[in-house]
Amino acid sequence: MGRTVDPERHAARRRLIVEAGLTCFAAHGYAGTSTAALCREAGIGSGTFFHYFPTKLALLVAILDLGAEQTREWFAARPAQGGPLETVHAYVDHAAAEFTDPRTVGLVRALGAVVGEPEVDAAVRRDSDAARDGLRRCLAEARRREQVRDDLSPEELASWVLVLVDGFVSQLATDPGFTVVAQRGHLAGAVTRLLAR
Amino acid sequence: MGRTVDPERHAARRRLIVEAGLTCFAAHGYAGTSTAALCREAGIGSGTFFHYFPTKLALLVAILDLGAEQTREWFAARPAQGGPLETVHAYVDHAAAEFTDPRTVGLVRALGAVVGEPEVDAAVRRDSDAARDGLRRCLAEARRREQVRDDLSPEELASWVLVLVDGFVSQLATDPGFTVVAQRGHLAGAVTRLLAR
Amino acid sequence: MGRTVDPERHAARRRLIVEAGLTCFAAHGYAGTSTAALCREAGIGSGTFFHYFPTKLALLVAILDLGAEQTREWFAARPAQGGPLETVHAYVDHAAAEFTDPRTVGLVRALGAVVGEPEVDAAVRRDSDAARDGLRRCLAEARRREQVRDDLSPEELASWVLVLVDGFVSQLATDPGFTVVAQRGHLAGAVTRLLAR
Amino acid sequence: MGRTVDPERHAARRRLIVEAGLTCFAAHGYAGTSTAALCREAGIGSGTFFHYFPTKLALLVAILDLGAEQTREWFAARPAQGGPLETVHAYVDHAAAEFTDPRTVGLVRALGAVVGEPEVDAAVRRDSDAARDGLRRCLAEARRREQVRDDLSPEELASWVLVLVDGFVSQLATDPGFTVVAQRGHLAGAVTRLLAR
DNA sequence: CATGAATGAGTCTTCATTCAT
DNA sequence: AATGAATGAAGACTCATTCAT
Repeated sequence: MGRTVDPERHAARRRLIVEAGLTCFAAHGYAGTSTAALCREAGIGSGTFFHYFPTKLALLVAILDLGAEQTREWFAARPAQGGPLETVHAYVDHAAAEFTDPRTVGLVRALGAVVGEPEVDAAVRRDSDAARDGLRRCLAEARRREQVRDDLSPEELASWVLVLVDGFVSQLATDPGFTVVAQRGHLAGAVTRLLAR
Repeated sequence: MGRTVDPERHAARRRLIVEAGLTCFAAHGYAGTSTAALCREAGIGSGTFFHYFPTKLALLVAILDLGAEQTREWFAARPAQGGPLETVHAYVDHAAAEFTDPRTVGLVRALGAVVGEPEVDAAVRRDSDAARDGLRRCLAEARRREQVRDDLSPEELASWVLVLVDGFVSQLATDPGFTVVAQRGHLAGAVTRLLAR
Repeated sequence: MGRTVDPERHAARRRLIVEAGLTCFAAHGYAGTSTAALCREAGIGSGTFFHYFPTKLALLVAILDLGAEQTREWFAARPAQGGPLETVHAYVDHAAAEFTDPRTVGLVRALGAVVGEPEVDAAVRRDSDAARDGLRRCLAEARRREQVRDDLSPEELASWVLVLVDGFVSQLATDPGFTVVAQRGHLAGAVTRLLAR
Repeated sequence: MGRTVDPERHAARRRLIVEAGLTCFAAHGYAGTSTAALCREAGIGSGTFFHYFPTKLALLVAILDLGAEQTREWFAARPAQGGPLETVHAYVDHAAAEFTDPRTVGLVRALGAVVGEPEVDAAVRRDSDAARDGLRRCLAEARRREQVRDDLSPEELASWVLVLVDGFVSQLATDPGFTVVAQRGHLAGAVTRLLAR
């Protein structure tokens, strides 16, 4: 009889917490963020938090999974008729654009705090797999069209594109003279040089 | 009752602790390593630890500073007559070789746990500065010799070399199909492509 | 919009919850049973639970009071013409039979978790008083008929019968070699020896 | 060099905590006793508590094991030349005497709160086994001397003696009119009646 | 009447650090 | 110098209970 479950409200609240988690983890790291701080940021009681996530760790996993899903969606939304190399470049630029949000950079660093947690390791894997999968598919097609070098497999090329993307974030985090706006353009060039036949 | 303040003994003991710290931090992260575990690994009492380092954080800083110093020494030991580009490649290969020690990769991840700590941020800065400085000097000379592209400043080129190096570690940490032995050779090629005029 | 306050439905629901409480408390103890688990077992929402009982403790009290009432009813239903000693033996056997239900034994243990709660202490008192009262009456009559020893008052004799009954449960709970089926018969003998003149 | 470990001091401190645990658990039950209350009673910091016991549960186990050990010691200290039946009676009286300390009664009840915890179940088992073992040995000898009934095995007789002892505590806890001083003497009589040929 | 989302006080436990020996 | 016992602040998480729907 009582129909108290509003799925929309539930989802909205959940998103609210995920958002707060992203903010806090990015700013102070995973270990540096107490559940109390998390709740303060989200404007909820501590009990409520654990109503939505069984564990502080589970929130981190949810954040990562959200990222993985968004990556998959991004690739899925790409028009099939576009050239594969264009998609690769578009993805790299899309990723660079995300790094404009300092939270993205912060989150990457925050992950270090939870090395070894199998649940997180798996989520990180899913995350990077999503990108590598999308890239691999494009690069396989590009190779068929002889648009990229063929001394490396599509899988390896995808990994190397990610080397650039990940290294890019890393520099953003450690080198104050290295900024997104100044270097974003060179990232495209670096990818071109890396893939050229 | 002669005081036996043996400076050598002191330094040796300190190194012992640094070594233990490197091992533990790499394996379980910074937050995941208790001082108790640290002392167990080093075979000392907890009181002794705080004789050598005022803080757990101070040990991490010491480890980072040791790395920075070794990087500076590495560049200093390079014969001046060698070609500058050779030095760049040698450094990159040297770095890749260090990644063979899983502790190096682990330590990089461990740093995420202490984002925001000014002391650590500064140490990380010193660390990456040491490498960037060494590389910048080489690349400035190489540019003078017109061996590298000139649309980027030596400082920027150095950063981009580090993009590759850091991205390389990152992939090692997340992509199980990406191994040092298999990809180390391609790293050299990637640097060449990146720097080519 | 007719109000459908069906008292039968209400009573049935209440019994359902009492039943669930008996099961849960016996299995996991009082403290070990969360209201959530209670509701799951009863198949109701948490809000509903507090419609029927103001407190988790109130449920325990209700369970105990139910037991006390059943004991009183048991004695009341005994035909007056039966010999008093027979009634004592019948009660003891009746109690032993109840111990066949592991929940009875479990509930006894569960009570320990709430030592000191005045409400529960009172309920436990009511419970044991019900049995002692019934027994005392029989034993007073039996004494009048000179069927039992007279160096102890009927009140004391009743208590001693309960010593046997309670000790019997206690052994069932701790001694794996002591089972209801094997020892139930000896319980009758023990009572006889205890009461004999 | 540093010899900071004073085993006596350690043992004394441990006993202090065990003592505090006995007091608190008996008064408010296991679940009703917070570690904070425990530390307050013992006059130590919370950290110190966990220096001596890894867990609140471990303290309970330690208390039980102490009881089991004392029981074993009690039987071991009995002169072999004494008659076995005398030992049985002496034990029963010894147990009754212990019930003079209200903490003993309280502790028994407190155990109910931890039903199902394997560690505690095992400790309770060890505790009751210690008594049953001691009694069984005496009763076996008594039976050989034809001083007790032979329709029950020594093992069973031991269990039945414990029925009386445990039931005795139970009454003390629930029946306000049933006191140690008044009934202790009758306990001996009950045992005699129970065991008589 | 029935529901379950929301709450926050309270729990056990960890751990960096101090200090007497 | 070296030790490890002692500390208590801080953390993650649980759960009985309330209340708007």
